[in-house]
Amino acid sequence: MDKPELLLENQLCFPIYSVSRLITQAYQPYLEPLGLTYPQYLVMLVLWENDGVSINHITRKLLLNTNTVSPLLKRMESQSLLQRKRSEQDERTVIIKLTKKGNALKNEASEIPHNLLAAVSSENMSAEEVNQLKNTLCKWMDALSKPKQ
Amino acid sequence: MDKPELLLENQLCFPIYSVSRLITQAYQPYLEPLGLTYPQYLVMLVLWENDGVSINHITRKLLLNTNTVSPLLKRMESQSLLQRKRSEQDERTVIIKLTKKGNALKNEASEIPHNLLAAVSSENMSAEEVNQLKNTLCKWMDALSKPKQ
DNA sequence: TACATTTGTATCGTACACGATATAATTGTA
DNA sequence: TACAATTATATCGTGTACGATACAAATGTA
Repeated sequence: MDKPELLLENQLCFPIYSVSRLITQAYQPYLEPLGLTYPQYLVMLVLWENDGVSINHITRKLLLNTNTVSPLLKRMESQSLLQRKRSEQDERTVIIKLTKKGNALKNEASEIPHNLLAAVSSENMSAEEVNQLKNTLCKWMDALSKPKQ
Repeated sequence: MDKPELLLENQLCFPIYSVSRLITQAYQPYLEPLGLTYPQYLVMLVLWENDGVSINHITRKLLLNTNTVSPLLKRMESQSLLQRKRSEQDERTVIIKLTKKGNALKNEASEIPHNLLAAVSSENMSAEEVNQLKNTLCKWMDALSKPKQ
């Protein structure tokens, strides 16, 4: 191999990409009983924290574009998890409100973070290491999501 | 908020998911001139390292399923990056071989890892920290990709 | 050697992601 | 106040991901 920098195992991005997918897969057994996909779960986290927000608010929180979130919310509305309604102050804005069903799911979901951490933790990874990983990733996420200059 | 464990900012998985997406986006300006998407680039990394392998080999390397890789390779074949041919020893197996064009792309790609690291690095992240992040993620990827017991 | 099992790919359906584009409502400005 | 620019959302097209299923080739076994 003449170009070691192109070896898969020398890439930083590949483990990130893979771990991200593998973790999403690890969520599945916990989310499937609630009828949620992983991106839908993220939307629910935003709404459980702050209900009655605009689509724009959700896209900013999740760093996703409107062309991802907009159809996502439509699917969730058709599952009676939430309702979409135009704002009266600003007719452009769509306000998302959880339904009773959507709110009730919060209790069922409360065990997920703990269960998932247990599921994806390995013996050779300390809580300290997990915590440091989270800090590094958050710092990086912030840097990457800031528009250049 | 009665359930702090459900706050978005308390999740470990969200930064992983976001950083993964943001990095894929960061690749785009470097991959677009080569006519590659990020997953296609990963396939090329595998093939540049080891040409003439089975589809199975690629799925194992990238931790992807055949139903993802199979159409991916078809799209790449239609771009004349590679050729698919049934093995003569085992008619079930499809052998992937790079074309001249696919091989030639390796030189054009050789600067990408370095450029990308520069693009996604922020001032407040040391090389040491990046290296540790990679190690932690690789360890985690290995643990997550191992079948349970 | 028949025949059940396994293996390697392919196909189908659904759900993201995201670039590009469209459109209506609002805001800024001459 | 007209009208250009901006903002909030929606739609379209393409490319992944992945569960479920199908199927032919190869392998294991009675």
